[in-house]
Amino acid sequence: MDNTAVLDIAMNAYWQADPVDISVNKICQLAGISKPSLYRTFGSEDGLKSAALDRYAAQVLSQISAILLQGANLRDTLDALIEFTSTDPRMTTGCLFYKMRSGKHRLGPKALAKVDQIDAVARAVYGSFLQARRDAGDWPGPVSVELGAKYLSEQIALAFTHRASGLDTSAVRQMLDLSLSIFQPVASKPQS
Amino acid sequence: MDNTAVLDIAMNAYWQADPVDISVNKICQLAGISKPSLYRTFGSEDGLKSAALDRYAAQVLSQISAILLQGANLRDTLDALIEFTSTDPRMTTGCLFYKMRSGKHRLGPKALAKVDQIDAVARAVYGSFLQARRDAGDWPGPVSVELGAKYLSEQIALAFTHRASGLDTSAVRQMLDLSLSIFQPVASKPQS
DNA sequence: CATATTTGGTACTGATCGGTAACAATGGTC
DNA sequence: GACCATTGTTACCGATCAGTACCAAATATG
Repeated sequence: MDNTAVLDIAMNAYWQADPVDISVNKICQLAGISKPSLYRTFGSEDGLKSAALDRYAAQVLSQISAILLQGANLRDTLDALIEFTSTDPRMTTGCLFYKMRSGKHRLGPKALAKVDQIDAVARAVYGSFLQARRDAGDWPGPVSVELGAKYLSEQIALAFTHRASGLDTSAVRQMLDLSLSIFQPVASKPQS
Repeated sequence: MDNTAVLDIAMNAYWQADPVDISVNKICQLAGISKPSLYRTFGSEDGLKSAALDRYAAQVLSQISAILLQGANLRDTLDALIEFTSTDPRMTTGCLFYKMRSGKHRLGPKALAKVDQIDAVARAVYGSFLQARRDAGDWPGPVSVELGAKYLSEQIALAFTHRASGLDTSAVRQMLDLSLSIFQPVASKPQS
């Protein structure tokens, strides 16, 4: 059994359910390997969670970065972000990063450091996106770039939480349209 | 040991930490009673959680209802709600109801029913508040009362989650000011 | 071929979980 | 005093947890 295959199975288990409900025993059973084998590869549950989170970030969060970096203007980019967040079929069980972050106190030092690292990267990505839009005169408002970045990040997190809780796609989209409408001074378009 | 005293201890334990991290053993230890004693009173962990949630709703969520019912106009009421949510010292560890709701899948049938019941009541309270404001011509926008109620409810939940995670009061207030600014149509229009 | 190292497994440790059987003390009722 | 229901206790149950000691096959290296 390949290490990355085991890691994928662990990542998906943590992702589909809740990390707090997935035990090391369960992952071994899912991956069809023994416990000492897993411990030899990842060292501890903390190491496994950290590695799964790392793989997740490389595989999923980079998509969000791509969306933010390629948009032509503020509105189109936000629309693409809303589209991805509310409808992407891979995210029907929410976002593993936000699941881990919401249960921070249960993580070991490695997974905790990984969460903080990803959090900082995400904040930086949102921040530089908003800064670029402000520099381009695309987002005038009185709101600071820092506050906007945190707000945007947390609204996306909320939307993923809603998706994980089973809220239907259109409701998630409506709520995101509302919450992100603060970025556009003009009225929002009705939902399609 | 009085039953309500035990219930208060359990409620505060669930409230201060996370319900998923508080075991029946821990509550017995905190309350200074034995396990069979607790089980005779509450039947099961499910019954205890349900009772604790019930007590919490009567004790805390009624405050939110009061804030919503006594406001003179939309803006003043929302400001009072933001003030309470972001600064009330009792809510520094978040809202027990939302903590329970976010771990729904771990609850037994009684606590689950209680969560759903409180959720419905909360939605109704937010809904009738917004409906009254719409009838009074205080909130014209194109947003439906139902969507507004859900949005409002979830933004408050997010704010409580942020408080529980240790985010400072002023940051929570700034985010709430932003997210609830969608309710005031008199917003500035810098540019179209 | 012989040796050493890695890779796999079985089967355990001690701890904690929710829940309960069995017993002791208490207190009201006649 | 005799009786009985309630309240509290200690000490256990089986299950599950994260983590590990130990063995067995395989594979690489000389």
